Amino acid sequence: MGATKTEHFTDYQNHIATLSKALGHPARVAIIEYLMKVDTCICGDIVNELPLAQPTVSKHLKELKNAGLIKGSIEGNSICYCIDEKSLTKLQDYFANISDSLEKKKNNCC
Amino acid sequence: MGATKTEHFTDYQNHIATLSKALGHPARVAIIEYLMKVDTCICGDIVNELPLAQPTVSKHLKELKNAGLIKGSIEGNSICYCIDEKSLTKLQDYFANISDSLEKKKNNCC
DNA sequence: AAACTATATCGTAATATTGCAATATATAAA
DNA sequence: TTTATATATTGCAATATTACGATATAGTTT
Repeated sequence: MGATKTEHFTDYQNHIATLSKALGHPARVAIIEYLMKVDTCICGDIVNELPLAQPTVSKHLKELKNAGLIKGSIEGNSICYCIDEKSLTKLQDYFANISDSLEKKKNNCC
Repeated sequence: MGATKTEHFTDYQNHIATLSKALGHPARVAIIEYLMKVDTCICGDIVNELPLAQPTVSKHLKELKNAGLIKGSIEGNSICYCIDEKSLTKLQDYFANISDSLEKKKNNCC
């Protein structure tokens, strides 16, 4: 065992889990924050921003990209990473729906 | 290695990461969905709902509880788990802020 | 008390994640 | 073409996660 049994869950559940998991590491949260902060997305700076070695940052970037949270495009010598709005909108919608439902329910059973 | 270097990141970054990580598994997304759906939170049902063994579900519930996403209280023989609104509101705020900022930026650099 | 029910914990195996040094690749500058 | 710069990949060690059978715990019922 040890492998997640994705086949037993819906595509939507797996997708939300994938997006959430990608944000399940402070370094990756920090990367998103940094990409939000800077106007230009000159992105070799990310390595300098983070307290981690270059290969480690590269791997975190790859995971964010695989999950669809960021996009990357070659910009001459370096690479321009930036936030992929679609995925973040999806997450926002997901939590907004939950909050709405909770508001209506006012479930104070615990 | 292998352990996340939480000490290098801010409390806020670590907190968002912890909450996201807790949702980073489809079974835990399914649990949240189920808790949203049912009115009463009679919760032994969760085990029957999920395609996983009882000890596995119990562990997922524990992780959601540790992250602060759900609460549990003893209800006679069984246990009543339900959603902890505070944490979900926090996540909603986080993504709402990001979406707002993206809206303003219209960053189409990639 | 004994049997039943609901949930948690332990132990263990399989797999995944985190992190970095070393190295590869690819473009830019000299 | 050589050198420098930027990023990715490989390989490996340490640790974490996932999953479940077996077992423990705790309340309920008989």
